[in-house]
Amino acid sequence: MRRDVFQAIADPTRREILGMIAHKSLNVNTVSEQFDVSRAAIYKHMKILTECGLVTIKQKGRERFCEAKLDGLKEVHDWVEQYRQMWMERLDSLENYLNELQAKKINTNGNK
Amino acid sequence: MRRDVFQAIADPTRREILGMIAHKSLNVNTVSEQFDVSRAAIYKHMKILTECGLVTIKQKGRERFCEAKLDGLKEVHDWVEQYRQMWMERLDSLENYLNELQAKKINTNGNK
DNA sequence: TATTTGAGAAACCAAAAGGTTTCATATAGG
DNA sequence: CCTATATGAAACCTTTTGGTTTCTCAAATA
Repeated sequence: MRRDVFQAIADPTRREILGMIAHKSLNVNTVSEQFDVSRAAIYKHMKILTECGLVTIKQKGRERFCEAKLDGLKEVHDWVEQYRQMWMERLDSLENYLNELQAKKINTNGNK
Repeated sequence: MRRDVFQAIADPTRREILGMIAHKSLNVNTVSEQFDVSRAAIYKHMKILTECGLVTIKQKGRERFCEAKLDGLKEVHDWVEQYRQMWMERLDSLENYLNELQAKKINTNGNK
């Protein structure tokens, strides 16, 4: 199944899983012990994460280590980035407005 | 209902809606005409977008203009950003590796 | 005024999501 | 060899999601 990264990170549990294995690969059991849902549930989340390329699995004996492939987040980054300019401008113009207010106030005080 | 920005942008239709009104506010009907689903469906998407603060509505006569509030995406930006360093490093080290290979190759050629 | 037009809301539906329990299987270790 | 452990997978369930149709209502306009 073709999975979507946006949909994959929509679930808070999956975002937590990513954070958990971002620095260090862990096997499925170790990850699932950190949550209060069943191992099967975490396994399903992990499957979704692998299906969209955010996680890869490396077999080691009977264990399978889950490794985060965070460059898959680039797609999200790029999508958000195209709008960042716009919200920054909004914030900038608010800041300018406040600065102008401040300048006017100082002016007024100076005229006292 | 408390809505989550991550969940809001998980749906491709909602991402398209945001792109559509990012530069110019549009009323619900105009937006829904761009899609081949019903107005009611688009209205529901719009509701989700307003519930998480990504869109605000401005009434004008009988029309209601939907305005994108893109700074709501900051939450997503920040979450992704914390991992960007890591995937960049991975790419960097790949680049270094390729550079080293290249250097070695030149060396070998020089020794011919 | 009669009739379009833009919207909100409700009732209903099928599919997907997120979870559970249970069973099967392969590897590690005593 | 027997048992504990790590995992995959199936069957099942409930809630959420994304969609539809239909009805109502208020503003615009012929």
